Amino acid sequence: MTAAAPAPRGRAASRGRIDKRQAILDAAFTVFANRGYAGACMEEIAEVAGVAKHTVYNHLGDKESLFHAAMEAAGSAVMAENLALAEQLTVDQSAVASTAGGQADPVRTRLEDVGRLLLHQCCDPRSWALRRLLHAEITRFPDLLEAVWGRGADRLRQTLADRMARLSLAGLLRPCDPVEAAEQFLALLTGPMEARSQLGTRPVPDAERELVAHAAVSTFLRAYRDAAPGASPSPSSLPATA
Amino acid sequence: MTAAAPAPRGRAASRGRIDKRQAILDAAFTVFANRGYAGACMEEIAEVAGVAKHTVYNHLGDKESLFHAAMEAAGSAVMAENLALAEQLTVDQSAVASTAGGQADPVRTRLEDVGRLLLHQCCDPRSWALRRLLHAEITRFPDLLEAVWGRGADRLRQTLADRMARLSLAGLLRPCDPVEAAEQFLALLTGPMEARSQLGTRPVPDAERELVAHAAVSTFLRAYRDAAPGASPSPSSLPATA
DNA sequence: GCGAATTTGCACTCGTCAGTGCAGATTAGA
DNA sequence: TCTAATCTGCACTGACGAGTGCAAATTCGC
Repeated sequence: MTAAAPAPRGRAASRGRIDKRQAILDAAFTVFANRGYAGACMEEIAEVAGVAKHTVYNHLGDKESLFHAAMEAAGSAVMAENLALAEQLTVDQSAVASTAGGQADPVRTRLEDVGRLLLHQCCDPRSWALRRLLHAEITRFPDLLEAVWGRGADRLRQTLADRMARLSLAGLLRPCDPVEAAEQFLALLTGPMEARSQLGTRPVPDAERELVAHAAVSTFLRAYRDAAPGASPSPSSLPATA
Repeated sequence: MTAAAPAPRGRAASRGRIDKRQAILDAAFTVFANRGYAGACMEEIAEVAGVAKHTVYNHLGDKESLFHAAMEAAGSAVMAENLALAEQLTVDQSAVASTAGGQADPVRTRLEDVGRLLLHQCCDPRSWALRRLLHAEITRFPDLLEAVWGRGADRLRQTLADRMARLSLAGLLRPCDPVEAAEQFLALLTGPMEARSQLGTRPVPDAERELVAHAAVSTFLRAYRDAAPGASPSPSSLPATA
């Protein structure tokens, strides 16, 4: 994951000690998440990692480097999971054809599956901690954006846009800007979670996430598939209920 | 705004000195936003406020109280602006009737206006700083949620839901859950801004906000007005373009 | 087991910062 | 003008934490 450690010194150092480096990175992320950058102290990080303070300095230099490395590692981990999910968003043509006249709806099902899974990861305490730290320190460490997001949320958006383009081209969605579709799909999914989870401080029950995913997909499909292509902007075309 | 100061001591104190209190709160918010809670120092706050360190302690007690007060003040200010905006979301019936068969679309226009303005505020540096600080310190100061959000984003959502209910009842939107509609409208608007403004560190040009607002309203209306009410989940009802 | 690198515990320096105390300047109100 | 409150500048304490140095213990590769 964290692409080959910079090999602290001479030839040795890439021994069975790599797990110690990882333990330090994990501990660092935990402590930074709990206390914030300025509030975290190196001693506690060492303690949580089960390691002497000196060892932390030996492996990862000063506090700032440690922070950077810990954030990058956490970001890479989250990114890998998310990306794997987004790539699942494919609807094989056979499934579409075989249910052409039936009641099944493979596109909807697939979107809901992916949405559900994305929300699950997005609500993971680790994800929230990462997001919070990013928000917290972004003004003091602008490089974090590239290091954490450039390898995470950004590529997720791209991958998702690719899938949208495929769906649109296959006629499963109306013709649209796939980037915009991906952006709005993600917005519909994750937007509501911020308030519902109270910035990640409240655990959101599975059922509630399910609900949000369902609502997001419904709205998305209404807009990107079911809507009349040239829907008249005039209110005279309303169903005029009640 | 910040409901009558607690009147530090005896009878006096509510003199022309209230502006000094406000200056301290403003300075505190600025410094906290720049340095984070742990990284901010009282001396700098006093300096920015143009006041002696002692005066800060006299007016607002210790660092924690000051932080709480500054966040609450900033939250109230942002809330007032947002709420005033959401309440603008009304479409008077005469406008609807007079353009019944024409090309104007009062609902879309109104939604876009409100969306544009909401985005404008949402991208304000002050708003971003507040959000960032909230994310940053929420685990250490859980009360902030109630103090800042309970009086802000939460009421915005409520107000917006009220407007949605009106629109739906008036037949200008399809029958729907107004709370969900408000939630998704906000998500479509503000969701994309997080990435586009890079967590508030990049100033988003007016034109880009305009674009996002337009796209959000288009998708929202497609889903909440133009979509066929009982849109079949079967892919056989597709327009099958291209 | 041997030697080299690593790890550990401890003590130490240095800087920062919250919060307080005090004496003198300033200001508001009567 | 007089009085009482407030504001200011300055010095000070006490706590905390980053980063370093060193000698002894440990561990790894061979």
